[in-house]
Amino acid sequence: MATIKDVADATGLSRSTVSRVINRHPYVAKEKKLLVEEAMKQLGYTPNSLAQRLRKRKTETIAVIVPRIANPFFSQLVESMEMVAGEHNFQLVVCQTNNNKQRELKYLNLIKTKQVDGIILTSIDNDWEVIKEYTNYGPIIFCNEYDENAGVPTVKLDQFKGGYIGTTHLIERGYTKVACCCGFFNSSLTDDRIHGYRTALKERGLPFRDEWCRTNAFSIDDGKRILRDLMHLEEPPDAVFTGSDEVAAGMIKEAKQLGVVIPEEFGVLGFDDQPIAELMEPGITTIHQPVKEIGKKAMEIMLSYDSKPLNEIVELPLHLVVRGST
Amino acid sequence: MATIKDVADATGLSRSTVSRVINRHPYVAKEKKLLVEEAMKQLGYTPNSLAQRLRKRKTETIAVIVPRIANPFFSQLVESMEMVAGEHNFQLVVCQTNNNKQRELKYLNLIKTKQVDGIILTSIDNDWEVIKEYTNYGPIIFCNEYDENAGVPTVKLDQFKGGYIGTTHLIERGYTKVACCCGFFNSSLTDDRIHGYRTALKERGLPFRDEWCRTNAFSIDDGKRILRDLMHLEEPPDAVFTGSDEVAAGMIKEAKQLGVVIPEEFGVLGFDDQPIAELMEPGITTIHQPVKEIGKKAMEIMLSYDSKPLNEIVELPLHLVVRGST
DNA sequence: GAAGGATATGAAATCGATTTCAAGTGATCA
DNA sequence: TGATCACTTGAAATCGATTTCATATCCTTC
Repeated sequence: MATIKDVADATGLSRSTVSRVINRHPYVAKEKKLLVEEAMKQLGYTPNSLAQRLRKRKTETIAVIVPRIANPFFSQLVESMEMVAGEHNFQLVVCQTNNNKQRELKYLNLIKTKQVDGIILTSIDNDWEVIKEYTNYGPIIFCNEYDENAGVPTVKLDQFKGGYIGTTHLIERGYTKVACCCGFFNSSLTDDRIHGYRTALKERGLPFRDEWCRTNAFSIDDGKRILRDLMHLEEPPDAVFTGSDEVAAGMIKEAKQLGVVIPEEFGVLGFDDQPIAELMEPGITTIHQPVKEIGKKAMEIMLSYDSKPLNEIVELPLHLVVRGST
Repeated sequence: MATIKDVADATGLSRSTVSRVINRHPYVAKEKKLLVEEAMKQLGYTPNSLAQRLRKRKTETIAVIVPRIANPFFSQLVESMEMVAGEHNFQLVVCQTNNNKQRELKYLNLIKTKQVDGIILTSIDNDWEVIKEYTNYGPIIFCNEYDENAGVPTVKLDQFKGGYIGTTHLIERGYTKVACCCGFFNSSLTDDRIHGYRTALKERGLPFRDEWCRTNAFSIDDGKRILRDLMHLEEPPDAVFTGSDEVAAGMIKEAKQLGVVIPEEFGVLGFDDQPIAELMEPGITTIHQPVKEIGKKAMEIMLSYDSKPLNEIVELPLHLVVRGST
């Protein structure tokens, strides 16, 4: 493989001059520039980016940490991030944690070892005190999940509002025993949603019951399993506010299996507004999250991050989409 | 940030010895080893991987090129690849082409510029003659999509069989006017599926019609649109073999909209066996592809690729899953 | 015509590691 | 006792680029 030295030798010029041509420095005589370009083509030369990165001290690579890329919400998030990154000739490294603290640490280490210029966290597994240490090595920003106390740039949605308007909608539809089935247990996002849920219940004078409030539900199968659980309670709920359309879809499927009629006997509310929400029968009433936009915005903030820690918190709007499941 | 020199200075040893400790060379006295480890901890030292990679001449990074990561098939593929890569402490760079030749070339260039150790192609946009040039710089392997003439390691499925058993199933269910709606136009995978489809038709003495055979369908919306098209033909088909469950789902949704009863008046066959196939009402009869396995296998081949171009072609099994849509 | 600035180029240092080579020590064995 | 071998260490070269600094030339401009 040809190196810059080969090009220099072939043209009789110095490595410096070749480097200047590569980096489009001014102050290179036009004829030498052409000479170098010709030689590069002749030799099939491409600069070794590892050497460039080592010297320039940047990698043009961003890591995005997700729980699971096959989860549609996160794959959409990554899609929009990759598009922005690609436009700026940045690479995107995907890191799956499976919500494992050790794996999250392993990936946070990418910034310490200078393998990436920045990290976008879409979920948070370790305590902030632990993650904080890594901010010394480069920009870390939140997208989707967040920690208010962290003081890092964040792109998020008003999850309290999500919980609130979703639950309020269920109540307005006439359901009185509203359950809640959210995602990660130890998360600001989940806490805020549940807070919104509880606030709506309280405002309407409806009871909150511990056994109606579940967390750690993510998949279709989780939805199925939890619906069965709920139905077998001594006092089963008559509606559920869920943390994702997958969980909602699983619940609807299982409800049909059990002969529970939706929405008449049981109301189901999703979250995200994934394609599946429209396809299900009945369609899933859900909270629309602008997934593409938050991914795009997060990457834009990352790429314009100029060592000036501006710590902005961007909150994008979400809204209710009513379909047949409520 | 501490460098290896700082550790050397702190311990009074040479950079060589520190490097030996880092790389677990034998022949380092136990007490010096402890001394170095202590100093590394003290200084919060982590080796700069860029420097390591430059010197060791490998990046421990693999690029996977997909059309779109948000497509569930590809996100599952990437998920399984990332898991295998992560176990071996390799990184995965995701590259989305949107089926754009230029973008594919841009990403193929990653191997030329030594930014990745290898590339897994899950779709193919440029001609093999063009891609071939890049195999000089490192391993390129196919996963899912393929080109028989290329002679590179390939993990694929028997797409001819997929087309054949799918179409045969439709015919056995009594449908006689079977349409076909596949993915990429210029692709061995699509060609093979269509070949299987046509072979099945021929064997049963059923007609093939150009206007029943569509390509470039990927999304739910494509499914909806094409179903409407097909229904408005002078002679509409009474069943369709599709290239993905998303397309099938879109068709089922649109059929309901048009008042076409599935499976009685129209049969729909999917491909992939995505979660949505089970969730739809009716469930989608589909060809199950072992997505996780092909991704896993492809990454395993990549990671065990020892400059010995063994060019194996791995073909994993696929099978029919009968549900309500046929 | 001297000073100052813009243009053009190359030698050498640098980024931060690994690797090669040479050399030293101490134990083992013929 | 001297040769061989295993172990241990460091100086210097190396990976392949960029950057700094020094130097040279050619215009302007006063």
